[in-house]
Amino acid sequence: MPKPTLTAKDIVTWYSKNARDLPWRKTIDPYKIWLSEIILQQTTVAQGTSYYLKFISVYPTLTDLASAPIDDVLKNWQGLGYYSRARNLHFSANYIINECNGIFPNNYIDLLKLKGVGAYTAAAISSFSYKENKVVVDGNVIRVISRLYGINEAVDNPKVLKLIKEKAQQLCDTQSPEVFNQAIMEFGALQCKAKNPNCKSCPLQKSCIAYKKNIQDQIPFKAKRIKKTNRYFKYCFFIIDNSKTLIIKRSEKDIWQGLYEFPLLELEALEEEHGFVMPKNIKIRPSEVLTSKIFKHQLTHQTIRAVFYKTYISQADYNLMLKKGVFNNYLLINVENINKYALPRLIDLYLNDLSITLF
DNA sequence: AAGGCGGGGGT
DNA sequence: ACCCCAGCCTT
Repeated sequence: MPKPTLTAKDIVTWYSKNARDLPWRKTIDPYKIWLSEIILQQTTVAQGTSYYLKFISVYPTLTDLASAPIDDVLKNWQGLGYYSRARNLHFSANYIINECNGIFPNNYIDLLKLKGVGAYTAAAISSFSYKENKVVVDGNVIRVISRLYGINEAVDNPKVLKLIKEKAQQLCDTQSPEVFNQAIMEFGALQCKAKNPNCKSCPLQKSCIAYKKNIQDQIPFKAKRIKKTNRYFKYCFFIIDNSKTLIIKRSEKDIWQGLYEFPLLELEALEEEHGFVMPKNIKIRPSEVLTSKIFKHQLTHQTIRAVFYKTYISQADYNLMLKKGVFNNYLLINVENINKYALPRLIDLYLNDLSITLF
């Protein structure tokens, strides 16, 4: 093992004094580590912790997760976002059960074969559970390394990222990887923060090139910026026979895949004069239509403006439409059961926003 | 190599 | 408003 560098040692020493007490640090069970890492992808500790505790409680073993219906997994994931993580989690659980004899992959290369596990997560699991010497490179590590070495080129350039990974691995090589990996991420999260880094009390002050040049707040630099598109949704919240409603599972390669929503009409714009429009031009005159406010829902790449039309439909009218095949792919459920289905945050917000009762 | 994928919180 | 958060998959 190479001689510990002062820098790597400083980070680990800092960690020993400043580490938070996080639940996934109390185990080396690869299944639980895996759960925590998938949950925490692009997610803050504050947001992800309750989900981690829920998942290890509801699905204490790999078998529990693999044998659960995907709809249940998505329901438990509801509100956390990036739902492909939950779908891949469930898929990979079954992959391990069926293709790996239920034995959790125990090295970086095999971990990478799991759907939803990339370079970061494979390094995390292999180091935390098996002490494999693979450095984790997440947003925290990119920030720490790029500042430490004064790398002011775009970190979203693969060549620059590769350099950062090499620098990080060199530091990791001099320490116990399972400790160093936790330490450098914690250091990035608490000390070398994105905004207002705490340079005044930083143990790396003397070796940090960004600090020396006073350019901490310009590093890491990203060249790309996200562009947002506007989308306009009209949802039909049918109350059929004073008790039931229609929902449908989203299946397209689009947002919220696998989640349920009301019948949807998507428009180029929300033009108020259109008012209530039945999907697919259904000719029916509901006795009453309650129009919601416009819900503005902000996603990373999309701004959605949605209006909900709550309409009352008789059983006879519903039967008529059903006979015409209008609602072939929709699910007729009791309104009171709607919260048993995984719903996008937008739908959930609408349902909880109703100051009036559901009926 | 680039684009798409949620939701919450900080500044 | 914009950025960031224990990233990854698809095209």
